[in-house]
Amino acid sequence: MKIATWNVNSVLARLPLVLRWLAEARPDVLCMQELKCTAERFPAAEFAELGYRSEVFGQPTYNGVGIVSRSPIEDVRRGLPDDEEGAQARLLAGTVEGVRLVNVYVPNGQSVGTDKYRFKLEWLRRLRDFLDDEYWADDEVLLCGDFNVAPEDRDVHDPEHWRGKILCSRPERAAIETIREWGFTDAFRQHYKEGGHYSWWDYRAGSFPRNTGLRIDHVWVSEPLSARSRRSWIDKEPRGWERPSDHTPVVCEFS
DNA sequence: ATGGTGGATGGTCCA
Repeated sequence: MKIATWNVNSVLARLPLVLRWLAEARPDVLCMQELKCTAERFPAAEFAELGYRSEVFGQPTYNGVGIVSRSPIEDVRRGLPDDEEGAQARLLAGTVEGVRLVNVYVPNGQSVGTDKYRFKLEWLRRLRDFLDDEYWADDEVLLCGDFNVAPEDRDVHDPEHWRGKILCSRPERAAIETIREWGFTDAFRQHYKEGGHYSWWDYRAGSFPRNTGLRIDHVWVSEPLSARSRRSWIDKEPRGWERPSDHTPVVCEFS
């Protein structure tokens, strides 16, 4: 079973690239973030043509998360249980072949000390509560998505430049570590120990050709799934295609 | 120094 996560930065603007990547990579499941469209406008028919059914938690203009899968997606849940009416669409959970998928678009946080930053930390706290209340770490649980946090210095091209900044600050790393302590293993880090592997490169300042990126997109797995994890990698290719997302897919294969 | 680029939108907001 091959599962991928990709912040597509508008599924409508990125549709040709996403379909091309699906046709080439053929994952069983793709979790997407930043759809930037409503469920009504989601191009489900185009995914269906490639053999993928879809579930969407949409929102106009911002956010939005979706799962496309070749097998049925069961027990779908949209949002955190304590979300208020009209809350930002940032979490979509579903079960595929017995694996509980939790697809998240963690708030970016804008910059340290802002209201958006506090919202990010609070959102991560609520995510941990949700995991505690609804799931067991000895089940097959997979948390993936755009975490908007580079967990360690080896996930950052220039740790001194990024020290204390958004995506790398100590409170963000502590919050994400609290999520990990629920019972997750970073599937990518099971297979790669060294730095220099990134999943996001800013559109500005030629970040991609210079490889000045961050590893902020993750696939985290509970112990039973970790035992089945055979390979994991970041597919940099779509970041180099015409009109790319600023993120690229992270993939994990299970036996 | 508060840029630089890109998406949705139709003013700016968000990343």
